Amino acid sequence: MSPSDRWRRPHSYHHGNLKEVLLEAARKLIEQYGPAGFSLTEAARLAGVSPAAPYRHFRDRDALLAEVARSGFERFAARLDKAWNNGIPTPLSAFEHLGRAYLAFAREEPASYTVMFETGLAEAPREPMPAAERAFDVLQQAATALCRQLPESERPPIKLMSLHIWAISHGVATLFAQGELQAQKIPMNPEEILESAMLIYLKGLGILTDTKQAPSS
Amino acid sequence: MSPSDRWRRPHSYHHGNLKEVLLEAARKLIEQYGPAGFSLTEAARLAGVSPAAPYRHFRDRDALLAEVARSGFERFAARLDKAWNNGIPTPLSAFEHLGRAYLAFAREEPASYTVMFETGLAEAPREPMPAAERAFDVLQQAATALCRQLPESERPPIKLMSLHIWAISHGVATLFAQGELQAQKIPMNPEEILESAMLIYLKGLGILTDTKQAPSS
DNA sequence: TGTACATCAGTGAACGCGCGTTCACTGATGTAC
DNA sequence: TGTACATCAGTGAACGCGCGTTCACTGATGTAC
Repeated sequence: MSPSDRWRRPHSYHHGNLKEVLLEAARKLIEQYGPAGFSLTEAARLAGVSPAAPYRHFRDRDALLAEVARSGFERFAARLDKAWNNGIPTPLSAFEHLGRAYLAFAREEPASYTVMFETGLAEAPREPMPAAERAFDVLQQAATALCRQLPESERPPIKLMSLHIWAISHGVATLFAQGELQAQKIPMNPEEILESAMLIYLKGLGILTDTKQAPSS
Repeated sequence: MSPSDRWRRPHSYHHGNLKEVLLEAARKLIEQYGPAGFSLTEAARLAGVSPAAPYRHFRDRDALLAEVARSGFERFAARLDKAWNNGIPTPLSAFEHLGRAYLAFAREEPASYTVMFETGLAEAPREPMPAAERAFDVLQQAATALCRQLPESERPPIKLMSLHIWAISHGVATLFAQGELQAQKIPMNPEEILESAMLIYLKGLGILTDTKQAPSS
């Protein structure tokens, strides 16, 4: 059986893609009850299989959680990369897309995002997670491109600037985009908050000069 | 028995301040194993009492967790307020203190901080938490004071600016200050990252004009 | 195309465990007189 | 100051439950010839 055959038959009698279904069930449970409330048994129940079935695909509970994080970073990196699109048409507009993609991921996959960034969920020494580095690389590319117009002497350390961008995005995502409740008392949406913060930040670096922000629907 | 008598006798035969000891035990366990790994039974064990004892002080497990959050916000607000110190001697230096206090709290009380800001830990509709609003008020006061030197037409909406400050602080705190592991690969400490981001942000608002940052070790 | 066999991915029953919570209890502390 | 009583803050045993995990098993799928 070639790998491509497997994907063409998602509902074979042996379930076929139980692994993916279990990951989705786990995400749904974590979204609903938090990482604490997630249990292998219930994920199996949700997937319609016996409690022993998950062990054909994951060593144990922690391994499933780790795979939620790993595959989450995979999609996260792909999504950021696609949004950034090599800075086309302009670094600034691409940067805006990047920010929106960041928030969209956190909102659409809150469970993945939580497991990806929450400390101390999997206590074992996690593996390197190359997709996590790829995601950060996209931010670093964006920072580099945004700085290119600056005279070299005025450019900030790229790594530091990337950490700033990451921190601001992460802060907005976790405070305003993940939980549904938070948004009640705040009269702006996360995208507006992130974009305005970024515009001020870029202005501080001398990358933007005009005060006006073009409304971009 | 007057309240002040109670505090003068912390080790009475009836334990006296078991409630506080349980909260401390809970914080220690959450710090070590995450909010998922926390159990009432083990907190009681750590405090040296029977598993039934906590129920004299907390309705149930969730109530204890909620109290960790509530009392955390209490100390958080007090600490931010003290660091801000009404903007004395200057708004800018006070603002730097404020940022450091924010990070210090997240580092010294990672368990409190997590429970305070993590969504979906206590699923019940939480109470208003006035101390949380007091903490945010300090940020808002700081934003207001920092903007006072600007001509009114150039001032940003204070609420929005406060949300920016909060998001940046929260992002740096959760990404770089809470977990011990994260710090390995990053050659700067959280304070440097937060301070440099804030300086650029304030420059973008026109509050700061010089590029140099005075080293304030 | 057909048969024999290996492998894969599931079942279902069972286990031991720690948890949250309850209960009747007890002994120390505080209070009224 | 002394006694009687109420209350407070613990004990310890017990419960039912769901969890993670293991095990021998089974039936469907894939492969060799």
